Amino acid sequence: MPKVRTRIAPSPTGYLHIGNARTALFNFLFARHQGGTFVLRLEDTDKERSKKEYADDIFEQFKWLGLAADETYIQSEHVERHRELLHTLVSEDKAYISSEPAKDDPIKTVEVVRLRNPGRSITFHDLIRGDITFDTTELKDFVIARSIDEPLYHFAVVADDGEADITHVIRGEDHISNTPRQILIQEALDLPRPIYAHLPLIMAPDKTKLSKRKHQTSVKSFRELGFLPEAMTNFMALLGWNPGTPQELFSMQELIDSFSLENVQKSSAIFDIVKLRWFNREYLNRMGEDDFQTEAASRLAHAGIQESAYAERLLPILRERIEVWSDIDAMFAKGGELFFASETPRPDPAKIPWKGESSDAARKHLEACRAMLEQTPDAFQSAEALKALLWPYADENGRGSVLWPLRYALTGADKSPDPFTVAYILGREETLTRIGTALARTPIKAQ
RNA sequence: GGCCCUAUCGUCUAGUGGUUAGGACAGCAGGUUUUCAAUCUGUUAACCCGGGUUCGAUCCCCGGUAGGGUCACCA
Repeated sequence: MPKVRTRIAPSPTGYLHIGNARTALFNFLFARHQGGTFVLRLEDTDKERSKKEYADDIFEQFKWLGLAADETYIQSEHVERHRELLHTLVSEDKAYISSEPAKDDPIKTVEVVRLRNPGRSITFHDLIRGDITFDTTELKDFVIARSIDEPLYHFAVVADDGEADITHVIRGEDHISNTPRQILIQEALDLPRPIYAHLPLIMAPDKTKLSKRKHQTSVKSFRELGFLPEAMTNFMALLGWNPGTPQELFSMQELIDSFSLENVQKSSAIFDIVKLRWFNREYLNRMGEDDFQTEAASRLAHAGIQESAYAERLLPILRERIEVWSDIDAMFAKGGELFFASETPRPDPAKIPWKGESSDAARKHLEACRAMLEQTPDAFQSAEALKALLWPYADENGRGSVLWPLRYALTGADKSPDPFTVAYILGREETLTRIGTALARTPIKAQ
């Protein structure tokens, strides 16, 4: 049994796509599990559409995801080899040069290379789907090179896979119908047939193909939203594969250990970002305190929280409230539960009293709280201390009656953390100011 | 349209010729709670349809239906 060699062959015509990333992951996992080699080949022969920016992105995102290639090939560096192979095929009469009108300009004549198609029925074995049979006669003598110097995709793929001794071609299901024609080229080239495994496709929630236009598809964009690479790979691994056990959370090493192509699903899977978010939260929770704080601090700065003292006190509560880093932006935006930290609230006087209670009651409680807070500056050392200070009073006078007005006065929002936490974050000065403001806005009942 | 692939809760999936068809995410309800979040508990929800084969089919076979893929001088 030769050593396993798998490959991922993206073309730099766009940012790394989530589907490509998943295919790469499966190739990577399979190779690693088998102790084989994972090859990355950049298919950059389309000079019109290939861009360095995209090539850089592909390398960058694979690195981020932890999908290190053992060998890297740049297809354009092998054009010489392709040319030789093409000449050989023509000299052996397995292919021929055909003068015909150009597709784009019928007046012009081009000399394309066509394969002599024996027109047989081709059956190949797919590790995931079993035997698949195609009749290749309808393919006719298909074009394998735009000219003797410009090989087309199918030819280049076959030549390169042969050159790199690829043993397992693991790719998306969309290539099933490309396989027979590639086998035809392979046979003309006298190359061994690799083992094929066609993975189910990843679909959008509306069950349509993941498209760049309609959906978020680049790995880069998920990264920018603040998803963690571990969450991405864990989630993608479970899209179309299952470990055969109820386990859902996997480190990369655990994925490598338990991965097998036998447990790959035949039907396509929908990319459910809600579940991705759940995975991300799991990994966020597992993050070390220091790492979390460092990252959170920079995200806070990005969200525009200027007051650094706030920022420091906000960090701990972020931990239980976010699933992905970008949630921070929404929390500090208007309507978010931490909006009170980005802007001074303007509480609606009508909403200050606890449900069914009067403004007078609210005033009374707010004043009582203010008095306690003024007298006990030390309580602002922690949310717990603030709670210890105010709780007995709240408990005695009705928690809702006391705590709702307090919380609302401090935040002016329907949702927020509890008033002790809020007061702690704001600090003594700001807390008293906000209570004062709310009090000033609370109408006093006419005598 | 031709050819090819596929079909278990809303989603990711486990599973078996006889099961209360299991788990996870989401949902819902409740506990906790001043609101929100978190958390705990409980819970709704699926074998695409029609024929066979069989004592018995979600499972095996055939047909249909639906979804997807592919039919380039793109990759």
